[in-house]
Amino acid sequence: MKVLEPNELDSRKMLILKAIIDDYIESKEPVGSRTIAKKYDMGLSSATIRNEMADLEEMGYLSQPHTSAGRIPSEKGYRLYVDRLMNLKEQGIEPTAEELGDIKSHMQHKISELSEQMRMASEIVSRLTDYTAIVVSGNSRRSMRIKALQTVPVETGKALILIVLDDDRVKNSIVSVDPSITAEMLMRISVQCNLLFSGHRVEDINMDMIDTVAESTGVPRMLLYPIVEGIVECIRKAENTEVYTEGASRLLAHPEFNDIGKARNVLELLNKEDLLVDMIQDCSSAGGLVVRIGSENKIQDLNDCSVVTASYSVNGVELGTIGVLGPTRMDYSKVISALEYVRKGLEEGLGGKPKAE
Amino acid sequence: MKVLEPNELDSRKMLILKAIIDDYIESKEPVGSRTIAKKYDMGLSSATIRNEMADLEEMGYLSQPHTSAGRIPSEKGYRLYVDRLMNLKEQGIEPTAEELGDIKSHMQHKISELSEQMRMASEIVSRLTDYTAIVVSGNSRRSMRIKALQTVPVETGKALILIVLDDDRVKNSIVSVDPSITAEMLMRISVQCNLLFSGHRVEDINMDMIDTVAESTGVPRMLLYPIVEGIVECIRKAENTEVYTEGASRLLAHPEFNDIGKARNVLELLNKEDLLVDMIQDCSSAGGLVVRIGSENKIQDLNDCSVVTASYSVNGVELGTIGVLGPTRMDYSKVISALEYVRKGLEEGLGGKPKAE
DNA sequence: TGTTAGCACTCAAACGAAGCGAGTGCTAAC
DNA sequence: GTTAGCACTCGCTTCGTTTGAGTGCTAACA
Repeated sequence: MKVLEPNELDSRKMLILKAIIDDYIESKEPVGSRTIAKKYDMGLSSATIRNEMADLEEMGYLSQPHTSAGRIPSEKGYRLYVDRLMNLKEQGIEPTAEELGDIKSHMQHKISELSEQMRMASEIVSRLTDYTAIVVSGNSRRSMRIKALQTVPVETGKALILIVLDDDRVKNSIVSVDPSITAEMLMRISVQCNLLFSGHRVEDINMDMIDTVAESTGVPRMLLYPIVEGIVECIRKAENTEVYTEGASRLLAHPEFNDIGKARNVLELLNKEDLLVDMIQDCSSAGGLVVRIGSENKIQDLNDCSVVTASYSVNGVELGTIGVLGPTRMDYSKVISALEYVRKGLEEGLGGKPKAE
Repeated sequence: MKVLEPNELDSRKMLILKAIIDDYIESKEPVGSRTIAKKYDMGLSSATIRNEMADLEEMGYLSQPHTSAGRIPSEKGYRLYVDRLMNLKEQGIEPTAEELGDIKSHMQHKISELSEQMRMASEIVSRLTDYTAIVVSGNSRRSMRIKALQTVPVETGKALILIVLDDDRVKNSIVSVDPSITAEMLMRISVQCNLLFSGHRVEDINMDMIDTVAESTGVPRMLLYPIVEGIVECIRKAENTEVYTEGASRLLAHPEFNDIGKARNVLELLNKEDLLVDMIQDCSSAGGLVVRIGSENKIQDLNDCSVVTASYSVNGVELGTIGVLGPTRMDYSKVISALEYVRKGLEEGLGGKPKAE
């Protein structure tokens, strides 16, 4: 595939291409020369436009579903459109007053939970855009610090292990312990663990520390093992990136999914969490806001779809990514604006202190 | 609508009705008299069957999509089928060895979490039946006991409230507290709370108890309020029934959802958690295993669907419900067997001690 | 040389008639 | 009561026709 050279296209061709894509995104129908000549009066006749369209097709920016139909953008066309042609919608994308209230009230809620907020955000994005939102929260690559670690007696033979991470996520697991472990012993273990582990990174935990706990609490090492297991389990849960999909059924409203087979493929894909995580993280690693058009995506079943992702960071730490999945003919401008909008909201909400815009 | 009288139908009509429904469930096509005469040789000619079919139609058990087509069961027909005609499949429904391993390994996992197990079970049910599974876990009507309640210092001005319930569910919330509250104070509060609340029912908690905590710890009552708020929040979370849907896309494989509009209606419905909870709980209140056929369901959009639900109890306490959603023409026998199967598994797993079969 | 009017051509989609065939109801005979 | 036979119904498929949006090309024009 040839790399785009800036002056390959004169400005008139650009203008026409933009008009075609704009129209196609709106009308969902192949665009003919007459439509462009009439609707976007650029002082040219349909015949001229026709010639230009033929050129654009030859250059690979457009294609024809069949001879006697209008033109539709190719992937290359969309790419150029996204990179250089489209104008970002600044207005009309703002959520309704009601939705705004929703967000605000959620954000101001004292109890801040990352995954809850991401969920909330994804719902807004999906509703604003009418496409499906995919949320991946958590970031297995960053190293987490432990804020607090406690062991809590539940009943004889059962203990709860609890970890609070530096992003205020809480993970816990219940383990069976030797019945000889009393509530009082657990309390001591708890104090020691807290003292020893708080402020440390997850990967700093090692067997020596366990030994220290055993010594200082007087609890036999053997009996501590289930507790260590519980800690490991908590960490595993914390490392697990969570995926969540919102508004899958919205996709069915778009004509490109009228084919039930295609619809099914995509919907089934949305259940495959590992694939989704891969896909989204693949994008997010490339930077802030990424647009993947059609086959730019590695997943075969998404060849007729585009994905736009935005990553969220607070204090330089990437906490999650929200992606929007829609047909290749999506309203890129709307999607990007919506994502930017909730990103701002999320980052302010999560950061705690609202920044000046 | 006339109520079914047991001897309204002679046994031959019953046999024919059963054959028709069996065939329809399998073939997904209207069933003609010739098919029945040939496939299920009951020593009758197609003409005779035709007469009987005409009778059955008149009685409301069958209907014709159009004059020159075969018959399909009506809701009344399905009802009779489910109640008295169908034979439960005992074989062929058992999960594959692989799936069995899956279940076992999950069930034996020491760390037992209700919602995780229900999720697992729902996936199995959905896979076995090829329909959508709906899980509602938690039961707002039963009164929960608190096994443990703790407050954990997280950092200055932040505390974690933690509740362990009698079914081993763990709920927590992080609240902002007055910075003057030290970790040491929180520990004391924790001990007192645990002492005071453990073993009590959620609804037993009252302001007097808070006062007691304030007195015995010497922490001003005012400063305890955020903590109370956290407790309330935990309880709210615990009372929230959780809903979860598995395998929604499987529905699309069935011909009755070839119509994209219908498919969309149902898929959208699956996002409406409150409606789902209502529906499932409405069934589960009626007893163990419930079949709702077509319009027996209150939800309009599900008029072409049936729902089969099974509730799970341990020690007489209802913990959750799994439902299967499919087209009215679902394989009821298969669905019921599958639900029974995982119910057994779940109840054994949750009860702790495996019972003899 | 670029633009435009005009015209022949293409082809998917919409429409309609014809034929097929699965299935029925009815009648008459067994 | 059962069955064979037959006329009839009606949705589906097939196939030819028409329609119309849209094109490419050519020739004339500025």
